[in-house]
Amino acid sequence: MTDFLPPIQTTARDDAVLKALAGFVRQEALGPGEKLPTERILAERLKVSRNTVREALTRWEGLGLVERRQGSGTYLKAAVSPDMLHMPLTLAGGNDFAGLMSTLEIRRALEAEAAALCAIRAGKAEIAQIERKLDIMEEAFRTRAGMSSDEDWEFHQAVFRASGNPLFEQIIAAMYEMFHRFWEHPLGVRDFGHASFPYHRTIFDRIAARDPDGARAEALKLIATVEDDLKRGAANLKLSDRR
Amino acid sequence: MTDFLPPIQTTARDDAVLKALAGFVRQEALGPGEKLPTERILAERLKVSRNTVREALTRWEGLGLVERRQGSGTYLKAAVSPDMLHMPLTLAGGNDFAGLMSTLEIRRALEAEAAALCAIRAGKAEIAQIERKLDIMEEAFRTRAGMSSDEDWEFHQAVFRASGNPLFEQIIAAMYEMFHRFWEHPLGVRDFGHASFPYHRTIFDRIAARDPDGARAEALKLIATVEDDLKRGAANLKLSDRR
DNA sequence: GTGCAGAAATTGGTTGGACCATTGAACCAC
DNA sequence: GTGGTTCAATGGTCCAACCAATTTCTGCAC
Repeated sequence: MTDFLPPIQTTARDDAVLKALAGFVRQEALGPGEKLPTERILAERLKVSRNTVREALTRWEGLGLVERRQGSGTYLKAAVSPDMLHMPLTLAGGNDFAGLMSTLEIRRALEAEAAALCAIRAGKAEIAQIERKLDIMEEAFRTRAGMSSDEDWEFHQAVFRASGNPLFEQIIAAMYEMFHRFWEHPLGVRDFGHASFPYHRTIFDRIAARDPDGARAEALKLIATVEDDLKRGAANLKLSDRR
Repeated sequence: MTDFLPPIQTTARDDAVLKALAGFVRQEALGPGEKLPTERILAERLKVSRNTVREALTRWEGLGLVERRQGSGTYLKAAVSPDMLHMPLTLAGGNDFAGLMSTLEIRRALEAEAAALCAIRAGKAEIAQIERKLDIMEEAFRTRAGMSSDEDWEFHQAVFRASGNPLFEQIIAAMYEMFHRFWEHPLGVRDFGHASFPYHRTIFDRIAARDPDGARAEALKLIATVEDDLKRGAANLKLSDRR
């Protein structure tokens, strides 16, 4: 018996605007890339001030749902549905060691689970797709003699996608941003990620063999190597007192 | 050879406002709960319009960094540092069975990892805090003869907090929203969550015993019971065609 | 002095109107 | 066609009010 009484909202005009706009998007079946009505038109139609419309759109922009281009218009960046779940994550300290370790722990949890699910649920086509990404990655590794974060990422993305759960990909994609930024400032470890290379294929082998526990174990090993690299880098640079 | 040409930003006033405000927060060493300057004062000090200040604050509010109370002021809700990483996630699909199962798979991954980390890292005070929440939950279970989602949630929250990784709490908190919404429409299963009750104490026992693998295993069992309840409910109601 | 109701000040929320900066399309000279 | 120019549309910013919720102060009754 939860006595749940949602606080009444006497003023929530911008939320109301977003709800109306979400309904509009659904009714018009607007997809990513398409243009929304002008702020002025929205203000007039919804009988609110243009300023209120702007605050509402600012919310959506902050959520990455929408992109505003001055002089051009406002465009959808992602699918919008009336019942969306928003989870804004903020990680204190962008590039410091603790922050990266935090994301890595999340990655360990998700990557292991996704690999296991993938071993259970991936279809033949999806497994073939993963292998293709793996081949590309290995080729890039040979020709450029080192890990390539783009190709690496595509491999992992393929695994997440084949897990049958879209949330994995979305959550990790957001975190990948952070790692990407980090890899551009390698902090002393020149061959960052190098040690993780062989585990990509072992993960794929366990998935292809429909061995969830094996896939999970290999994924854990991969993350462990990245963790080691990270610790090594932190020890090199004494990053801890940064800022 | 990356031909990287970032688009130049001639106007980014609200971002500048946020940067300045973040600097202010750091300089004044403001923590969560503390009040920050009035919109009017900020506008005057930063030599921008109050409207611009509002757009900037709307961004932070959307990120959950700040809470605005009409007539009272704007208050910090979380620690703020100039170099934060924001990753707003929006997950499509609200209340249907597939969506809930998706979140549950994420929960399984995170809850298991968090319990294990907690067994490794939690201090004595944190373990005591978890036990306190557990006692409250068990008491509520006895007196009201059933699971209480609020007390249940507080227990899990304590575990996440003691994991030493703030991201766990943030991610799960967002998903809890979804489950809470769901529990208000119990879909036929009257004693939803009932089966998960005993595992709360077994998880705690393994944490207190500093047994990461045991804690992970018990957490997995708990999620499995919730998963069963969910499947049972879906079978009852044939929810699949909802919306 | 104490307690409390009501006034006043404070603060975020909203409005309407104005102007600026950028964009993109229509148009024109070459 | 090519390369400018003009011009309307659109998002970005500003201002000056007023509204609504909250907090603080004031003054009266006791």
